Parts: sequence; C-alpha cells; structure tokens
Amino acid sequence: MKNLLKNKKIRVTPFRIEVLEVFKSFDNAIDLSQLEQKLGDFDRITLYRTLKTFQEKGLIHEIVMTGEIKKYALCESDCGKEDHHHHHNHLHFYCKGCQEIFCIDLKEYPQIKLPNFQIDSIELQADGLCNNCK
Amino acid sequence: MKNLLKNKKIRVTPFRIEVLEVFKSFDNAIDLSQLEQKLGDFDRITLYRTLKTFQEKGLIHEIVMTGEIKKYALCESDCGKEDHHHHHNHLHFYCKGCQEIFCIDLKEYPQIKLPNFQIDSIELQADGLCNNCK
DNA sequence: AAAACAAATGCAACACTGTTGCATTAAATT
DNA sequence: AATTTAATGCAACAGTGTTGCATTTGTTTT
Repeated sequence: MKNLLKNKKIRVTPFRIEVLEVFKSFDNAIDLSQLEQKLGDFDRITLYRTLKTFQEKGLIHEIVMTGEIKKYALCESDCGKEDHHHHHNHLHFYCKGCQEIFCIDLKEYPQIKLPNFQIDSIELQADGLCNNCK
Repeated sequence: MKNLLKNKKIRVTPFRIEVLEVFKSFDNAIDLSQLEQKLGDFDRITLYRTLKTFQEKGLIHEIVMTGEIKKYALCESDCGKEDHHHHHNHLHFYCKGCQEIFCIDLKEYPQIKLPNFQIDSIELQADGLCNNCK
C-alpha cells in the first residue's frame, strides 16, 4: 500500500493509506458517498484534496457519465505518465441495472481520424446491462 | 423558433424562446455562465428547469467532459425519439486551446461488442486541438 | 537524532449548482 | 370566456468544489 503511494510520488500518510484501502476493497468504480461511508472519521476537505492529489499523480481517475454520475477508480499500473491526460485504453461501462461502472480494457481501440482536428486522446463510454443484471 | 418548441412538445413561453435563441446564436456547445450572460434578466431556478425540460424533450443534450467541464448543445433534428437516451451518432470534441466543445457527426461509428455486457448506447469523447488552435 | 524544510491536515468560510415546495401567473383546451 | 394544466418566481436547503490559514506531520539535511 505504502509502496503504491511512493511509486506515484505521493507522500505517505495514514489517511491516504486508508483511502487507498477503500479503493482496493471495491471491484469497480466508487462514488463519493461510498467512499465516505467506508471511511471512519474524516475531514471532507482533506478527502477532497486527497482525491485531487491521487488524480494528479495518476493513482486514480475520475469517471463522469452524463446524468450527474461521477465516480472514481484506481488506474492501471501503467497509467499516468507525467501528464494527467494519460490515455487509458479502456472503456467505461455504466450498468443501468446495478449502477456500477466497469472499467473494461479493449484490445482493439477504435482509431478515429477527423480532418479538421488534432486528436490527442479519445474516451469511450457505454451503458446498458452487465452480466448480472441482464 | 416557436415551431421548434412545438415540434418537441414543449410549451411555448417567452423565456423558453429567449433561451432557445441564445442556443441558436452559438455555433458550439455552451456552458451555464455563457447562457446566463446572454440572458438579460432571468430566474436561476426557471433556467434550471428550462434546461431540464429541453433535455427531457430532446431539444438539447448535456455534454460532460472529465475535469468538471459541462456544456449544453442543441440536438440534431432527428434526435430524441421518445426516450432520453437517444443515441447521437456523433462525437464530442473538446479543444484544449479555445475550450470549445464541437459536436461532430461520424459516418462510421465504431461498433464495439463486449462478451459480458449488453451495450445500449456508446458515447465518444475526444480532446486535442481544433483547426483554429493548432 | 535533531533541526530545518516542505507538505498535509483540520477548520472556517464561501461559491456554485442542483433540487424541492408552494403560491402565483400564464398558456393551452374546451 | 371559462377551465384545466403547466410554467414561473421566490424561499430554502443540500452537495460538492474551493481557498486561506494556522497547526501538525512527514521528509530531508546537517
């Protein structure tokens, strides 16, 4: 746990370890309230800054689906190289049944070219039903 | 203008026409503050409900990019058939230069199949630089 | 190991956006 | 024109994001 933080050049503190442990205890992306419920006693602002730091250092990423749905998920280990706009080659799938968001790695990521735009990164979002809910 | 509202089964009121005119006066997606600046005198809650209604009736759609960027754009005319999850076959492009969001129609929309998921709709987001900014 | 430095925490405070209830007003229908 | 139905304007509140600042803690240097 500590090494995970150190590898990302994030200062190790008890609270940050705690937050990281919550992330580890979930399979899929989690939202603020899930995180807050799992944390025993915490300061809202510190949590806010912790999440911000984790994002900036490429430990987690934010997933925003249309319709006010916002969650956070751990990044893959090869993720977050210097810049914050690391391109996950995965798709975010929102299940309308269980409301879970799944990060799915794609082998063949669609290559899109637009004549009038220089594309730096592409994100894919999908929704529907997961195996459990269909 | 009035017909546009009527076609979408949205009751015609002066304020709604005004909001629609603001949308028409922009080429690309706009955010709340741009909208508010253009509206002379308005009630915040009424605007909120107006936008909600416009979305529900398929007149506009909301675009949320990662990083707290949220904008609204007019839908294409063939858009919004009964359900709110109409699938625009277009991509949302965020220009890191001018911060504009462009709705771009794609001829060939990537077809993605996932073994364990039933995909109802897919959204594509990209960022980079537009023609003007590169 | 102690001192010095840099960064994280905890708190107050505030801004923005979303959201509901309710009385009033306006639009659509008869 | 009367009736019905929906929109508006206002108060009020919730959630999240955000900054400043004093204090505490982690890290580095001597």
